[in-house]
Parts: sequence; structure tokens; C-alpha cells
Amino acid sequence: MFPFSRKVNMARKKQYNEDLVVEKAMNLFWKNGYETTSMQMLEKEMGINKFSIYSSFGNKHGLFLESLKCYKTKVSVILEKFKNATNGVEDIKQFFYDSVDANYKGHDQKGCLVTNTYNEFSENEDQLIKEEMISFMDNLKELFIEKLKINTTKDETTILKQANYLLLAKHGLAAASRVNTTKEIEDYIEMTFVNI
Amino acid sequence: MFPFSRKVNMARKKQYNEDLVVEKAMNLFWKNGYETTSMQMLEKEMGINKFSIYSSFGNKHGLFLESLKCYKTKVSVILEKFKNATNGVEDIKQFFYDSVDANYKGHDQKGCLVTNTYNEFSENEDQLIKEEMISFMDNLKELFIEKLKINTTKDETTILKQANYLLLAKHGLAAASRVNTTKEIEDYIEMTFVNI
DNA sequence: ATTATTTCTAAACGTTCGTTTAGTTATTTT
DNA sequence: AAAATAACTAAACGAACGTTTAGAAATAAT
Repeated sequence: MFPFSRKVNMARKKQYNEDLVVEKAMNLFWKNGYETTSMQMLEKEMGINKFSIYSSFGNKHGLFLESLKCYKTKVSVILEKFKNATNGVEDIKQFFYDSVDANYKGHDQKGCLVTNTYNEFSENEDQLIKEEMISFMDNLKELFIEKLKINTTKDETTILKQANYLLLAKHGLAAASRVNTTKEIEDYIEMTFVNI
Repeated sequence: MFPFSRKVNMARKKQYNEDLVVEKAMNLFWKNGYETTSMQMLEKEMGINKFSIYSSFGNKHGLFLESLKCYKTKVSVILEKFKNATNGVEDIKQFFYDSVDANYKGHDQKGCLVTNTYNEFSENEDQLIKEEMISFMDNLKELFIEKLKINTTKDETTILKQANYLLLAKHGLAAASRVNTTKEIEDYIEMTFVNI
């Protein structure tokens, strides 16, 4: 599963669960961003030694990639629900509400890790992570398009415009998740969908 | 003007213009963000020695604060135009277009420095900069409210909702300024204002 | 012309960063 | 039980960070 973890001839057992410590790392990255999160902080939060981090994940960058995977797994429940929905626009709105609920869990107001990462790396030279984030958003846009096509007479051009609009609206939602109240966020979502 | 620059008994003249080098620093911060921009990069971009930076601006943090002031001066033209406008909602839309134009100057697609800074510092402990950004956005929200009240029968609650919606829409616009085409940005702005 | 003061260059400062390594401990294999 | 091997702890690594300092160069005042 994890690229740097051994599987055969295990002389001594790992005293930690890799999935569990990745989730802890993910929460720290989510809260602080990539650069601000130091290996020292990760050591403390994950409860394991630096050596263990490096032998399991290669380096900080590798750990971050695993953290992103972990985040995707975390949101996959919402995403699957969204993918399987069949009501059209109403599904997108519900997806927005579900996303906010997920980001409010634990009352930490950390926004969306994908959006945060996208913002942090947008002027960075790390192509791999940028492409990961862009791919995630492109997939989301495709899903928006798919749902917008349900029960509608709108032409293709309008649908593409609306999908792009909704994708950008999600940036606003991520910002809102960090500062606004639940009520304000609700108002924002409702207003976003008035003209869709 | 600048807190660390001397004014009296100047034995040797400064070989640089402080306003000019701050603008260069601002452009670098704008492009890369605060943390990613190192003193080395600033030295090179500003064309002066580290010592000169420290004697003029105290430290990196001080230089960033001056850069933010410089940015505000830069956008003050747009902001003043917006403040003096009297047509209502149409003025806000024009302000959105003007903001995009300003951010596209130089074709660097750096987004909005205030929004970028707000994103970078949102989970940071730097209260001063956070408050500066929040204050800037609060002022903007107040202006939105003021313009929304022109030629309207809408009640106070609706206006507050719409102002908050527009403020969050500006986050989407900042994200769009970095990746979307001019046409896509136009579509986004038009769609944002359909239901206002 | 000399002195005082400021700016300049360039090197070094202490810290922290991500990363690596040496040596101990624990478990499996022989 | 002995040997082999993997995971552990803890210290150290070089590089980069923001910041400071020592000394040379330049200008003002005397």
C-alpha cells in the first residue's frame, strides 16, 4: 500500500498503523498548509519518530501526497453520493451542503484541503501536486456538467458556463468555511443556485 | 514616510528610491506569497543589499506591510472610482471588471494580493496582517452594501446577504484570475450578477 | 583637510528546515 | 540459543532561512 513500507521478512513489527498516522498528518497539513507544517510538528502529531516517517513515506512530499489521498478517501463518501445522484441541479446544491458539513466536522474551520492546496501551490513549481489538484477540480467540473444536463433544455454553452461558475463558487465556499457562520454559508449557497 | 528610514544628518545619500524598491518587493510577494519569497530573492529583485532592506523596513515582516500599503495605493484608483460611483449594482460589476483588469496588467495572473494574503495567513498566528486583510474586506463589504442600497426596494436582510455573497464571489474571482481565460472570467462575473 | 555620520558590501550569525546516520531494541529465522 | 534483520531512539547533517555585524566607501559638517 505505502510505497516505502516493507512487507516481507519483518524482523520487528511496526508500532504504528500507517493509515492512522497518515490521517493525523493529513489533519495537520489541512490545518496549516504544506510549508507551515514542519517535520517536527508532524513527528509530534503523528506520535512517531522522523525515521519512521521517512521509512514509511520517503520524505515530506511523499507524506503530503499520501495525506491528499487520505483526504480524497475521506471525501469519497460525499463524492460517491454525488456521483450516484439523479436529480440534477438539486444534487449539486446538496453536494455543496455536504462539503460544508464535512469541513465543519471537528469545528476546526479548515476549509477544503484541495482548494487550500491549490491556493498554496498555484504559483509553485511543483507540477505533480498542481496537476493532482487540477485533475480533482476537472473531475468535479465534469460531474457538475453531468448533473446540469439532467432535466434541462439549456444548450451546451450555457451548461459549460454554469459548471465553471459553480467550480469558482466552490472557492468562495472554501473561504466561507473558514470565516463565516453556518447561516452565512447557507445564504451563500442558496444565492449561488438562484440563477442556475 | 518609512518607519526605519532616517531623515536628518544624512551623511551619504541613499542610492535607491524606497517607494520604487517597495513596489518591486510587492510584485514579488504578489507572485510568490509571503513565505515562499526569501530575503535572497528580495535582494535580487529590489536590486539592493539585505542591510539596506533592514535599515529601510526593519525586517521582512515590515517590508511586507509596506508592500501591502503599496498594493492598496495601486488599487486605490479603482477603489476611488468605485466609491464615487452612483449607479448601484452596475458599479459593483464594473468594480469586478476593473479588478480583473488590474490583476491582468503585466499578464502575470497573480490574482488579488489581499485575497492571496488572506488565504496564506488565514490559519496563521499573525494577528496584525489578518486584521489588515479582514479590515480591507469589511470596507469592501460596506461599499457593496452602500451601492446595493441605491435604487432598490430590497430590505436590509437581503442586502446583507447579497453583500456577503459578492464578497465571497470575489474569492472565486481571485482564483479565476490565476487560471481562467478572460472569456471565462467575464462569464463568471456576468453569472454572479444575474440574481442581484 | 579632518571628523562625524550614514550607506554600502560582504561575510557571518544563530535557528530552523528537511533529511540522514549511527547505534540500540525487538522480533523472526536458522 | 545464535544470527539476521527490521524498527526504534536520538543525535547530527548540510542547506536555507531571517537577521546582524564588521569594515569600506561616500557625503555632510566642522
